[in-house]
This record gives sequence, C-alpha cells and structure tokens, in this order.
Amino acid sequence: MSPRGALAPLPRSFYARDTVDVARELLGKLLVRSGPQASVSRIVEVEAYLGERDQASHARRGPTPRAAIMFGPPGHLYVYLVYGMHHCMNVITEGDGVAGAVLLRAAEPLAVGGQVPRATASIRPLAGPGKLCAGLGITRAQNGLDLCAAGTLFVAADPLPPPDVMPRVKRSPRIGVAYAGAWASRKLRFYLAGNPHVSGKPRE
DNA sequence: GCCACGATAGTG
DNA sequence: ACTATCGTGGCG
Repeated sequence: MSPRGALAPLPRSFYARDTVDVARELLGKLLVRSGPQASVSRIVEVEAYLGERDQASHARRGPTPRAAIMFGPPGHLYVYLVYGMHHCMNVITEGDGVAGAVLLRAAEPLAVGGQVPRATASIRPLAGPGKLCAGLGITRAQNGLDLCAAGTLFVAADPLPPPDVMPRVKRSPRIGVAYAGAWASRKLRFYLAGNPHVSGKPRE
C-alpha cells in the first residue's frame, strides 16, 4: 500500500471550532475526490467567513434559505454560485447553531485518477475558487455533502506533510469583499507564501 | 413580482 | 476596464 493509500476524513471535531483556527489549519491538508474524477490536491489558500457580524459573510443577513447551512452542523460542504457562472466551495465550521465557514480558494494538484502525474503542470490549475470547483467537478449538487463521511469528497491530513507548512502561513485581506466596510480590511485570507498555486499576484 | 448586485476570471 | 450570466435577497 502506498503512503497515501489510507487517507481518512478529518473528524467532525476538527471543524467544530473557531473558524479562524480551522482556516489556518486547513492549509496543507489534502482534498480527496474519489469516483470518476478522482484526485488528490493540497489546500494552499483559504478565507475565513465569520458569523452574522461579518459583513462580508453570507450569514450577515441571518439564516436565509441560501445561508442557513452556515448555521448548521460543522463538517458539511456549502456550495454556491457567484456572478451567475462560478461555483465556490466552503466547509462549515463552529458548533451547530453558530454560523461560520471557510472558503477554499486554491489547491495544488498532487494526483489524478489515483496516479501521481509526472508533471503537475499537466493538470488543470486550481487557483481561484471558481477554478477549484471546476477542476474538482464541484457544483451545487454537492451542497450539504458531509465531509466527515468517507464519500466522494473529504479533507484528510497529509501522512507525509512537508516540514515547513505552518511557518509559511501568511495572511491578507479577503478578495472581492470591498463592500463589507470595516470587515473588508480584516486579514482573514490565509495562504502558503510562495506557493505557485495561490491565486492572484501577492503570493508572498 | 421586480431588480440591483455580487466571496470570479478571462480578455482588451 | 469590461463583460459573461443568474441566484439571492431587499423592497414594494
């Protein structure tokens, strides 16, 4: 069995915590997609969306039909459509009844179809939330999916973690939330400095 | 009902 | 800077 042959979903207790802590610790974790579109990729960029007080969060208007899932139990997937054409995927955080989510913005492709590719450049880039969902085949059909079950999508700890992941975590304001007043400048975007798969220009 | 506006990304 | 393209939610 290969070193990555025993990937298991992170337990619900991982998600049932402070959203910022979950966001930081998701960096370096593995996104595992099984089935026809099987792939493994490393999460390199995320954004934390806090509860109702966060004016950039979909939860800011309370548990509306779309955002209600953010108030639900942790460890589930929240997928929505932005600008009428791109999907964005989030993991739900905090305890049941408390809103919180982490937007997955970029991942580094590691393997496709169970095979480690010769060059990661041969794989579609996964930089940016829309591209990430497109690359993994995530649509609203996956909204509400339980990431803590061993299904077609889950997050796993890397059994062979690079030694320098956590020291490389940097933070910045979130992308595309200029309307959010004081919340627009809060440094709630986290990424691995220097990783070429991080979206946008300021990778350092 | 109706309508303004995005947690985007590619092109000019 | 401009645009494709549509669900969400605010408002009446």
